[in-house]
Amino acid sequence: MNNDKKRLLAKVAYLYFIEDYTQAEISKELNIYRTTISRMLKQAKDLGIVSIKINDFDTDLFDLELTLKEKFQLKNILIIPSYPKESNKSKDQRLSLAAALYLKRIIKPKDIVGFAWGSILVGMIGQLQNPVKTDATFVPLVGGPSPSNSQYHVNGIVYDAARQFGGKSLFVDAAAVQESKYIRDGIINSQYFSDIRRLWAHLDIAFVGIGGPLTNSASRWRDLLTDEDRELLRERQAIGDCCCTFFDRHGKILTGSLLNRTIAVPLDNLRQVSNTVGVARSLTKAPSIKALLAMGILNTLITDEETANRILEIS
Amino acid sequence: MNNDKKRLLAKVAYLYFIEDYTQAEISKELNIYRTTISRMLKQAKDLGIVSIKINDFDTDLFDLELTLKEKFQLKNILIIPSYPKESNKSKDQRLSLAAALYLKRIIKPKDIVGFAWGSILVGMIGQLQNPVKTDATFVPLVGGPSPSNSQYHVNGIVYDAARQFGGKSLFVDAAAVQESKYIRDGIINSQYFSDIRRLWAHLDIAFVGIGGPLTNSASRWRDLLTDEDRELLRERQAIGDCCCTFFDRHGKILTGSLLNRTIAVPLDNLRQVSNTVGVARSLTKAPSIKALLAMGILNTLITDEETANRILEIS
DNA sequence: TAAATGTTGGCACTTTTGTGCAAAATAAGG
DNA sequence: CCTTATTTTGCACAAAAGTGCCAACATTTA
Repeated sequence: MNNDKKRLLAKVAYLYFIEDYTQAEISKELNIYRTTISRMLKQAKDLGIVSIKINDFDTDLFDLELTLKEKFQLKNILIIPSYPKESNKSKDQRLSLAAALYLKRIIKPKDIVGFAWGSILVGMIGQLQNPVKTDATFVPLVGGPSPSNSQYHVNGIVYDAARQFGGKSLFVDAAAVQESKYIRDGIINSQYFSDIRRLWAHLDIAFVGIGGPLTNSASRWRDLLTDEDRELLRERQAIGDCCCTFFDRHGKILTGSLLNRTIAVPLDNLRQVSNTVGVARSLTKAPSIKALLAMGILNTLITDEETANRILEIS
Repeated sequence: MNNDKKRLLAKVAYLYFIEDYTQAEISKELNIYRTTISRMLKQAKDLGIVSIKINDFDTDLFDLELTLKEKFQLKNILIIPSYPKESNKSKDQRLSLAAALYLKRIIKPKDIVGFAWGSILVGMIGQLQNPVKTDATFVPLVGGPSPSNSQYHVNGIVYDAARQFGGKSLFVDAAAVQESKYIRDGIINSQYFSDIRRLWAHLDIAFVGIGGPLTNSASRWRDLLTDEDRELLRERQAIGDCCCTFFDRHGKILTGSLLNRTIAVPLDNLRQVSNTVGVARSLTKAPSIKALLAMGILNTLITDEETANRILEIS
């Protein structure tokens, strides 16, 4: 490749990219056949004579999305940037907002949308603004919290969602964890619960939070757990939960007494849902998130940069 | 323009320009209508989110070409870069090469090609390599130099050109300046000269050098001038010559005794030629070149950067 | 100088992009 | 909550760009 040739390529590239000539115009101007111009432009790109830079674009973030999407076979992923020295509250807020926008974007008129518990999900509902009016149905995916936390009741989430999106919502009249398998089964099989069960089988969208380890948890529903429950979870090395269902680091669901007493959509159900969206962030939750991703239950993840990086590190 | 929006534009631009997605693919990936993607890309360019740089391309040089081309209504222009500290010999050589390549590019099988005198033109012939074989006719545009400079005879140029391009050449058997108008007219009207005169009327291409001021001239033909000629030229403020025809700074051709004794194509003839190519460089010649350009006789200029800049400065 | 190798021209045809316009959706104010 | 801008969608159509192919040409190499 001699120098004159290179200069010619550069000239063509200049006319095309900077002066916005069409290839036909360049062809005419330089008396070179148009298709040759097309090929020259390709060559100029290949040779690095043309360098295109995208400003305001965090390539790392995008690569992170691609990598995680690939690694965990996700259908969608959304990673919001992390800014240094930002408070957790603010980080959570931005994550909620991102989740809210995402829901607004994917919801369709007659969708059946399930919500589980999670502080991000609560925050998310507060950030929906001017959502499209739909005829969607909003349904809880888990039972409620203990009576002392009633202001964070999952019913509140679906109710607000329905109010804002204009559809209808179903309530769940039971706490997430019951005293015995017998009662749990009774509720689940009861007449009034059958609507919810049916909807669980036909979910279009499911939004779930992800709970971190037991130890450093500020969870609003885990006060439902008995001391024996906690003991058992420790013993079996529970690493986190989703929809009140605990699992260990290997993505093994911890079955047993607790799960039998729990009112929640079975995680396996979520595999059939076309949009199963996990929303969570924080370094302490990263292992839980990773384990859950590995289970292949979610097909969409919404998190932030630092969390995503951590997930990748420990994978 | 909020930040999220900007990030989206950047993402689209990234996928398009860096990852070579088509707009349709991006549209599918992001669930945004294709035409919107097209518009987003335009916006991203407008906002400077996409910045495209052409390496190895001297924008100044190109602008210089455009400006001069415009200013002097040229059909074509070729400005080669000037490198600092390069010797004049080397600069001349590069210019000759550029001119040679240019001729190779524009010559057509049956063209009639005229050559005038000029060191660059001599150098140019030496740098033709593997030219296309043509059936062209090469003809001198001026008479020869004085007998003492016979190795630089214009006949040599056309002869070599014909040898290399494979066509035929005509010789001129007279010096450029004769002793009297009477002799000049006699030669021009002679039988053997009629071929040349006819070709002069049907030139397809004319390559001419441009001579600078009398004072600092190393010209190889000006020894034909008499003292009176020189005196007159000084008096009438000759600024340079082309095809042995002198003109002043205003582009006025200096008629009179000298011109009447000169054997050369009339400059006005060159206006009809579809490619009248002037090849010259150097700061001292800039005023001559400028004056000649202003006359509108050339339609193509081949020069170098420093000369072009000077021409522009004094315009 | 002849054969081999690479480049451009020329053409038909496909794919990709750009654009104008009206309808629908979204955002912004009052 | 309703009204009014501003965007986005959706579509049809026009313009521009890309591709495969082959022949002509040019450049290297043997």
